[in-house]
Amino acid sequence: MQEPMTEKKPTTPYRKPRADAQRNRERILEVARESFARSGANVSLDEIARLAGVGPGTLYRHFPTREALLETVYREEVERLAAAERRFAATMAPLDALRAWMLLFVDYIEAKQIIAPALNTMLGCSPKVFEESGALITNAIDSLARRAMESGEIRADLEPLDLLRALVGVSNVVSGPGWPESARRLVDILITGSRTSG
Amino acid sequence: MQEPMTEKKPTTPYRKPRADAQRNRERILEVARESFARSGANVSLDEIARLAGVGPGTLYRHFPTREALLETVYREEVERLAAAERRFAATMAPLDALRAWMLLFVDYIEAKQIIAPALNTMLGCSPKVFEESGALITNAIDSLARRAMESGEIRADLEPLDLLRALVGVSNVVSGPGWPESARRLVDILITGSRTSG
DNA sequence: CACTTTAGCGGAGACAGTCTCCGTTTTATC
DNA sequence: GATAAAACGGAGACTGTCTCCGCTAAAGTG
Repeated sequence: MQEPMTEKKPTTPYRKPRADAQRNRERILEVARESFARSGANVSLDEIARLAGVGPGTLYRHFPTREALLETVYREEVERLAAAERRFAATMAPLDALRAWMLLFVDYIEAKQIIAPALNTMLGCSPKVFEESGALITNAIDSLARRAMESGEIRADLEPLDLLRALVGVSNVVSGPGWPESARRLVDILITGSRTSG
Repeated sequence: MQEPMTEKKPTTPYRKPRADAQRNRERILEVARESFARSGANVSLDEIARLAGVGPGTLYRHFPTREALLETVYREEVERLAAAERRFAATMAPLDALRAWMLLFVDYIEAKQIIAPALNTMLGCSPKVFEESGALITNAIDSLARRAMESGEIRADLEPLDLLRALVGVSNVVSGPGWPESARRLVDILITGSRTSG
């Protein structure tokens, strides 16, 4: 039933994505990053939309849930953490790699304090949400810990994710300036306590 | 300027607290306990008021904030934890006492899953709120840890509260039935990692 | 028991945040 | 330019928080 080939391709009848959509999406992300950093993860989404100069409907079309927005805002940092895992695993001894990565994790939380609630939600919410970013982090700690287990350096019965949850728990309260030391000490404790020999 | 003493006492002109106030307070607590346990710490307060058969105003007069209500609901358990601290400190070696208390803490979270968000808020919120309950928990872990430090069994540089925060962090996600084991393992890791000798 | 006093009640309603629906506008493509 | 589809945006429904204040009923008094 096809007509002569003067028409466009019948397959993939897609058109180029609209320019204004792309622009709005980026303005929203920009404002959201700033707002989350300034006022925490609970700022009003309508407010973000207003600051971005779009209607609420537009924001919700691009990011159906608060989690989706959070995830996108922090995707970049999460991907960097995932990349670090690959780097560490390739160049360091298992236990050192695990420790280094956990310390890097602390650094990230310290630098952009706001990543903590996001991660908290990522690790805490129903697994359906945050599939993408959550999986990146999960896989990272998982493969680092597994490698250390297989090499016999840490006990085989621990749940890798728990190490991370412990860190996130501590970072939940980004209180005084003494926090970073606290967190780094905790990494030390967790690593030491995870070793096999004892 | 006082008139002759035929009047009631000028000092402490207090009257007996009203019976209905006490009754309402208890009905609210009862419903709140149940609601928090069933649907988490974010249930609507107006809804709790409705279920308790009182107006929103009454609920808010008795408990000005959600935190105040949460605190009162869980005060009993918190006090039991504080009592356990005294008992353990009196009868066990420092390190054992610390471990035992942390395991008890896990048990409490396991039994009444809902205590976790409450504690999370208690430890996480501004220190002003939760003064009472928060201090009970803080003091408990603090004195247990300090005793173990002074006896030289655990490293002197750790922040006692961080141990607790780590536990709360892990308990944030009360996911599968495998959770309790996870948490107990974490206690083990934390204790082992906190010891001095290494 | 009648009477006064006032603690306590409770609901109407102001306010804020979430999220959706749908008429209008803008864009890509022809 | 004409057309169709994609995207916009804001009015508004809905839900939850919290307060104000006129009224109710319990406690105190003789």
